[in-house]
Amino acid sequence: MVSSPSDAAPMRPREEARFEVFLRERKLKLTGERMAILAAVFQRASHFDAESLHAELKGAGADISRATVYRTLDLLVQCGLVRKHSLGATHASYEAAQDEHHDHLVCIQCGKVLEFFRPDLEKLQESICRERDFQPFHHSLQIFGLCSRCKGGFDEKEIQGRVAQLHT
Amino acid sequence: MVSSPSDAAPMRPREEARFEVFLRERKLKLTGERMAILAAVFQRASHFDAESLHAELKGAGADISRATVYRTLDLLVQCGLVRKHSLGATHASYEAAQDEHHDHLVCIQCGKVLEFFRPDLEKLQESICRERDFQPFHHSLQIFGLCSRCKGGFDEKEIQGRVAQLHT
DNA sequence: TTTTTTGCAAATCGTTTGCACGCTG
DNA sequence: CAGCGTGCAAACGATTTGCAAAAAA
Repeated sequence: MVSSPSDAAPMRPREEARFEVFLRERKLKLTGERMAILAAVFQRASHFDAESLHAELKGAGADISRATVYRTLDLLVQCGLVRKHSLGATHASYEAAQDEHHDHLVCIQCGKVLEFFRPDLEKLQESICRERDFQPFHHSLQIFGLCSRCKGGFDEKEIQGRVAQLHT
Repeated sequence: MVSSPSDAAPMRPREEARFEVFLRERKLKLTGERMAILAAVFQRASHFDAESLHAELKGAGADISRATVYRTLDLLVQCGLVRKHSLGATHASYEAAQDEHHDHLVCIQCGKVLEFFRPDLEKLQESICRERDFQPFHHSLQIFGLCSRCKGGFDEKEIQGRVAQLHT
């Protein structure tokens, strides 16, 4: 283990409590590794991938294997504390579920991710599902393009080629 | 090569012509393999993956390697004749671009994919981009859930777990 | 003590690539 | 005949897994 679960002041009491309940409900164990990963996730600004989280933990002295990082992120997603997205890349992006659900504008030039939430858009989706007698559980909307800083000076053909490579 | 490009009546003259122009423009070559793949793609009902397309070609007597299938699908995507999606799976799905753009409802139980197009939803996205000074080139919207046939009798917790595994 | 978790390294799996040979233009 | 394209098999890269040792309940 990384450190005794009781020796550090909890940085995110609410999230820790929620994770503990989740674990107990499924007879899973509360380990130092799991708590260290939870803490690291909520310290992060926004989107990150498993690899960089693993690197950060290693840098911070926590010797947690990549396998455990993946396994724990998966638990956190199931628990609802973390969201997992693809954002057009070959690897998954994660984010702490601090605020409510939102969708993404992804800049294909600099990689910046802008978040947005539009109740009318959500309503529209609900109505589409109702029309088709489809029961929705999750949706994923990303808009790929160029952010205000990056737009201009690109060749349409080049952009088409890049968009074609996205994992979308 | 598979067969002389000239010995078969073109099944999709419009698409073939478009692909030929695309190839010529970039000084690429019109080969039997490329034409056979184009034909196979447009014979398909809807969404398919590279593996099953490769299997079908092999079954039809065309001995085309997996590598060539991937390379050609990539060209067709860049040409705009084929669209590539992820639909929550680990592998890419492709579809012939017969009709106009549309989004997808994906049943996480039976895998059925329903297509929909809503101009108001597209407009809404455009307006979001305008507000953020973001220049969109592509978007991807999938709604995951249960289709009319599959809904009912599922445990919320089990569904959450499944959704968490999606490559979204 | 019983059960779950961990780290490690090997395995997976869809996809891509280097290379020598074969075709197209 | 000069480039491209192709097949093959090996390489890739993100993620997952089997297993024996280690920690939590």
